[in-house]
Amino acid sequence: MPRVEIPSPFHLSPGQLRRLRRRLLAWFAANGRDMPWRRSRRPYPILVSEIMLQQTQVERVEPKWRAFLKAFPSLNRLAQAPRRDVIVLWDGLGYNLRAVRLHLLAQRISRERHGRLPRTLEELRALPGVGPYTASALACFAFGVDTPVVDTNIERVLRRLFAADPSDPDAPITKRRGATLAAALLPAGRSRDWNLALMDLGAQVCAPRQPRCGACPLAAWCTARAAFAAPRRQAGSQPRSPSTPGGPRRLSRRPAVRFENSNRYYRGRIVKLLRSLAPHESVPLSQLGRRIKADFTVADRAWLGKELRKMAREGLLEVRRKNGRSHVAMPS
DNA sequence: AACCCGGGGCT
DNA sequence: AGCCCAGGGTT
Repeated sequence: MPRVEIPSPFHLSPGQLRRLRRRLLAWFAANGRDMPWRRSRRPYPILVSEIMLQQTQVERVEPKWRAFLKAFPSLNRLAQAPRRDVIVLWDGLGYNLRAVRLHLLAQRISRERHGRLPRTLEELRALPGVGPYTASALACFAFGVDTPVVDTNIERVLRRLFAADPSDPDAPITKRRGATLAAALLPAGRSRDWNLALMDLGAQVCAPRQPRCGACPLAAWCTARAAFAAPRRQAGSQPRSPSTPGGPRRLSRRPAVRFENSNRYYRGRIVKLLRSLAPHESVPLSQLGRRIKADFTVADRAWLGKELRKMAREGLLEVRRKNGRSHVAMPS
């Protein structure tokens, strides 16, 4: 019976591919990281972990994840909670919009689906705060769907393993290329362990800076290994020209002023201030500026107003009238 | 594709 | 003082 051969995106023979999979899964069984959300089989705790893990390190998420689930034990309970409480529990995680979107997601799923998350990629992808990565991660880790998952760790592993130019193992690859490689490697029926294994390999062995190729179970198949074994000097890592100890250095060494003039910094300050308020308290707009910016002047009013409107639109805060004056508060 | 969005830890 | 991190949304 004739079969259509799907062209392999890489150089491995079927036998090599089989051995590669077996080696990594064995490595994972012995070296995989133990994280609390990996012990759960409930979609909701896994959802919370995936949202928290967006651009936030594992170690920092762990305690926050526990506290969040203690406060909001189920998706329906999260949906019922005041927005304010959700933002308060998000303290220390950053990217506060994630908290808002998770709350919106919970409210939608609670109202429209009786608190049951969908399990297809398309439906998951349509939820607020769920992009391509999180949709596939949820499908795989929460529902056992055979789908590739490509985060930054896995992309790095794939990039190096199948580098087109062995002398440039960290040359960027396209999303499409990453998805193609990940799909071709995926062992049907073991997607969960496989994707977690690739992640852990990227985090613990195939590290961004100094990959430990000597400890890598995939080194035998890896295109990048030679390049890392004989490290050539990177473009940006040349030792800086020696500074003569009296030569024209800096004019004055500033006390490392974190020039966080960015909107980002002040948005964080605003949310932090609102978190510190009692549940029904609010801050007069007339005071807000100088409470988040030491050198706030009238010239900053337009800027602040614009940021506040944006944040109100995003659901991070509310601007209300109180005694005829504008006050800023947590969303109700 | 580029930009915005926090915060902490690492080198 | 940059770089990095289980990305998503907007333009």
